[in-house]
Amino acid sequence: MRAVAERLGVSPNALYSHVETKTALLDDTLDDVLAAVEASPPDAGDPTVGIHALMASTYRVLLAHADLVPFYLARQGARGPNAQRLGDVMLALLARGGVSGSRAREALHVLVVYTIGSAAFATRSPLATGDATAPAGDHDAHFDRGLRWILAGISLPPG
Amino acid sequence: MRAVAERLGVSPNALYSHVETKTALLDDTLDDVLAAVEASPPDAGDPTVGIHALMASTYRVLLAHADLVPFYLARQGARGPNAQRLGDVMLALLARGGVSGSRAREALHVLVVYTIGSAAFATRSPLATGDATAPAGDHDAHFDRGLRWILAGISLPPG
DNA sequence: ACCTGAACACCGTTCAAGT
DNA sequence: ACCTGAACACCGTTCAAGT
Repeated sequence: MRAVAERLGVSPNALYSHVETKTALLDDTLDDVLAAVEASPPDAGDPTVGIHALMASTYRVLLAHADLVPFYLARQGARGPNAQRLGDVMLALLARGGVSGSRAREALHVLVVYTIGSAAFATRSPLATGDATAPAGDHDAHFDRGLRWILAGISLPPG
Repeated sequence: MRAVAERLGVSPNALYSHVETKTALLDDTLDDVLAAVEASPPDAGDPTVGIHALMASTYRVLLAHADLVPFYLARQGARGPNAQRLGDVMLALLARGGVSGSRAREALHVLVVYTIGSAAFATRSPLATGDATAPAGDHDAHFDRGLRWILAGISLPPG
């Protein structure tokens, strides 16, 4: 808050004429950021490719705003109109891929958890296993590989 | 810090005779908590079942210490001896399942991201999609389902 | 409607001093 | 070796008052 106020050349408490609380401001900011996620229309092309592209775009956008990611997780995902839109597109893509109902909601949840979690882990880098620090460009490749695994798993018949 | 000090009946700065910083204290606490994760010996039974059990135990332990999870994510995983041990067991299980080398490290990373991310999302509950709040017991089932998907995806031939 | 000054109730941490 | 008191440099937020 105080840093934002300084950036605006205004006293800290002046912000409270425009914003309810710090959390509300972050919520709004997060949803603004999600506007940059590219979601191509869900009714064209291979739905699996569409899902992959949407999650990859989300991952990139989150990485570009790394400081917001911990907050994103603390809030357990966004709830603004842009988050809604992305969720709806995802469900449409899943439906076209033959996944619907509670299975689709579970799939969406898994994909969201994995994507936000990956962004959180990538932002400062060493793996949880005590491995040496991975080169920065590797994160995208790692994310991509894991995403493919999950998509492959989802498309399997229910166990 | 001040809350911990009060619990110990001591002044806040007294803690700094025993601990370098708040972060160091949390790091140690986190690794202590991970000691409770049950890792059966990796050389018996179906390795996929072993992996599933280990990640499910991690998930449960993290949920039992929900307040630590955001910190866990901010630190991008633990680095203490218990985290090391669990990582080693995981790699042994993956090897017995036919996954090794960089593919095994990627698989471990995906599983860790998914497990910690799930714990973070489950701790206070609504999904990212604006869905109604899910009953608390559903989280375990959701986690289990997603974990199975990921394990199925990992065991597929490399793409 | 939007801002300011002053203040409140917090933080983590340091430092000198005590035993 | 372990604690205390006092202080520092922060927080987010409120409240009364100004324009």
